[in-house]
Amino acid sequence: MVTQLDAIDRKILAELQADASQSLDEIAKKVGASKTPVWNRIRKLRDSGLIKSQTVILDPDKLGLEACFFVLVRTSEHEKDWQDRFLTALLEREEVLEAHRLAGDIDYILKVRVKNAKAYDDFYQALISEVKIFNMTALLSMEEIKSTLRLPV
Amino acid sequence: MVTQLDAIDRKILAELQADASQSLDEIAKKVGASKTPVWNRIRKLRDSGLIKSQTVILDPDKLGLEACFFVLVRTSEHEKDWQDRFLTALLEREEVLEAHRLAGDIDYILKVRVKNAKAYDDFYQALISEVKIFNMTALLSMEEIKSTLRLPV
DNA sequence: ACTGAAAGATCGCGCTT
DNA sequence: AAGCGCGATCTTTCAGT
Repeated sequence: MVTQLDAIDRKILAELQADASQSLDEIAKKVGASKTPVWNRIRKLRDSGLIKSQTVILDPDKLGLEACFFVLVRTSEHEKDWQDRFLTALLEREEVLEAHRLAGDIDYILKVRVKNAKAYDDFYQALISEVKIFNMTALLSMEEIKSTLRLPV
Repeated sequence: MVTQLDAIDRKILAELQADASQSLDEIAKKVGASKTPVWNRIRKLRDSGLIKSQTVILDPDKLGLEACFFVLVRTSEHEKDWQDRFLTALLEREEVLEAHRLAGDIDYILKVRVKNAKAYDDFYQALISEVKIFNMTALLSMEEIKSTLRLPV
C-alpha cells in the first residue's frame, strides 16, 4: 500500500472499475467533486501504480473460447532450472490466463481458456512434452458463476 | 461467436486489450486503417457484446489485498434451493473474484482475494455459517506467475 | 467500405481564489 | 486544495469518393 486512500479516492476507483470509459465530468459528478481534483487524484493513482492499466473485457464464448479449465499441477522437480523452463512455458502460452505457485501439496494452479476439450488436450500434450510434470489434474468449468477483477476498495 | 472476425478486427481487439486508453488515431495507425472504419468496427464489436466492458486493473497488493486463495468446494447437497443460497452468497461477497461450477469430483472452485490469512478465515467462517458445505480446501497462492484477461484473438 | 473534413465533446493544465 | 476557463486534442458524424 503506497499511500493512504481517502473516501474520494475509493469512490473514484470504484467508478473506474465499474466503467473506465466514463468521462472525467461524469466521474467528478458521481464522486461529488469537480474535475481538477478528480483529475489530479487519478493521475496520482496511475503514477503510484495502483491503477496498473486500462483494458477491455471480451466475451470468451463469442470468441469461440468455450472451455475453461483449472489445472492442478504437481511436480517432482524443484530445481531452479526446471522451474525456469516451466515458467517460461506458461508465460509463452496464451491459453494460460492465470498461473500461481502454491503453498502445500499442489505446486501450481493454472487457469486455461481454450476452444474445446481437444484444444485442451493439445495444450496438455505440448506442455508435458516441454517440461516433466509429475501429476496434472484438470477441473472443467461447467458454468462461470462469477468473474470479476473488481477489487473491494 | 456472433460474427466472423477478420484480421483487422483481431488487431483492433489485440490493441484494445493491450491498452484501452489509446486514442482512435493511435489504434487506426497501428492496425493500418483510418479512423472511421476503425471506429465503426469498434462500435460493432461493442454492440455485439464481444467487447463487454472497459475497466481499469488495480494492483491488489497496493490495496492491501495480499493474500490470494483458490478454494475447492465439495458439497453433499445438490438441491436447487441449496444451490441458490450458495450462489447468492458468492455473488454478494466481494472478496470472491471468481466462482465456477465444475464437472466431477469437486463441485466448485473459487478465487478469493483478501488482506491476510485472518481475513480468509473470516470469509470461511461466514460462508459455512450461511450454507452447509461438505468439504472445503484452500490453496494459498505464494506467487502470481501470470495473470491476464487477455484472450487470444 | 474507406477517406477527409468538420462540429462537438473532453482533456490537460495554468491561472485564480 | 478546489474552481474556472481556454487551447489543444480526440471523438463522432457525415458527405463524398
